Parts: sequence; structure tokens; C-alpha cells
Amino acid sequence: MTPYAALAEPHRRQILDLLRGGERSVGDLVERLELSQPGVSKHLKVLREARLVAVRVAGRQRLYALQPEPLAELDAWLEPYRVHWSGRLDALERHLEENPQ
Amino acid sequence: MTPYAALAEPHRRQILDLLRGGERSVGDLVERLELSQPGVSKHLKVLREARLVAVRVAGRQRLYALQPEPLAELDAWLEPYRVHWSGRLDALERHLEENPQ
DNA sequence: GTCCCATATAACCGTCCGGTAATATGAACT
DNA sequence: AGTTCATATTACCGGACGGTTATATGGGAC
Repeated sequence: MTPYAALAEPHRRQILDLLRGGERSVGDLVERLELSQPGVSKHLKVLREARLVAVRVAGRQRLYALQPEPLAELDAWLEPYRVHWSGRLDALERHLEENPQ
Repeated sequence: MTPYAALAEPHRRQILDLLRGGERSVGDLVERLELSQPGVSKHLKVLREARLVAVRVAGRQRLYALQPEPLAELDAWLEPYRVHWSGRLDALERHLEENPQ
């Protein structure tokens, strides 16, 4: 699963957003997402396969942590588009800052 | 359709990439994507509904142009993640540059 | 070992998706 | 008006998706 496809699902984006706050158990996530426990587990499987999260076993819990490296691909894809949308000048300036000469 | 979902499909990303080079007719796109004409038209409909492209009628052609504003939502979502992936320092510096104080 | 608790997996279901072939639409040209 | 070209739309198909309920797995506590 590409990171693009992984992010297409709102619940998965929500999970990643929650994991920005640090490791969370599956139960934690189930409480916060309006979704059944198997539903959450399924999305976590997708995120795992996209390498966007990592699991750590702690007793009988599984703690999930953010692993955002694959998002860099998306960020890179986005880069040439940044000069287009509003705030054009800001984006252009940033682009030039990052690419001297 | 959210911009996230619109980007989940590789052909649609490819179409947007082509449109970065300027307006293109449907036939143009069909030649470049390995995809039937109805297939391209279907993806263009999705991109239109996501407001990622705009159409202009020119004789019997329809010229499609990039309209990347909705990508800003994705860019904004991505922002808090930038500090995480490798190149952490670069990303952090950029973040600080853009958010003085 | 037995009983909980936390999570994963299986089975199932309706819907959406991406593709194609066939057809409709509609402008341009004669 | 009839023909041709460019594109959109329809009809259809198989497979993936996201959700649920039911069940399996496996560690901890007793």
C-alpha cells in the first residue's frame, strides 16, 4: 500500500494524528475513534504494511508508534506544486531558500 | 472527494504531474497514460469534482488545467509530521524559519 | 490449569472503484 | 443535413474496501 492510498481513509489519518502525541495502545485508539476494535485493528494492519506505524509488545498490550518516513515520499511529490497555490510568493521564497543557485 | 482520496490513484497523480507542464487536451493525456479514453475521462471527472483541475472548451477539445489549491489541505496536514522524518534538522530549521518566535 | 483481558483474524456483506466496450453528445467542416 | 473528430456517459464486470459479528490467540493473574 502506497502512503497516498493509506492516507485516503479518514480513520487512518486520525490514527496517525493521535500517534503524533506518542505511543498508544489499540484500546486507547478504539476509545478515541468511533469504530469497533476489529475495525481499528484492520486499519492498523494497513498502516503497518505501509510502514507508517510500528508495534511494540508490552505485556498483553500492543503499543503503536508513528513511523512517518514514508510520508516523505508524499512530501516530495507535493514539492513542485507548492509554488502554485495561494501564498505563491511565500512558497517560492521557501523553494529558493532550500535550493540555492 | 477529498484531495487525499483523489491522490490515492496513480493515474490521477500522473495526470496532475502532466498538467504541471501546462494545459493539455484529453487526447494528449490519453496518448501519455496507458489507459483508454473513457478511463482518462473518468479520472478527469474525479479530479474536477475534487477541484484539482479546471476545464476550458476550445473548439471540440476540452483543455484541462491544474488547479492545485486543494493540495494545500494536504500540505497543511503534513506540516506537523515534517519534523519527524530523516533530515530532521533540515525540516526543523525550515519550520522555525517559517514560524518566527 | 483456568479465567480474564487485549488484540488479531476470519467470515461475511454491501458498496465503491477502476477498467473496458459500446454509445451518446456536440462542435467543426463540407 | 451529413460526416468526422473529440470527449463524455452508460452499462457492465471483477475485485478491493470498510464495516460488523463471531472467533482465535496469547499473555497475566489467580
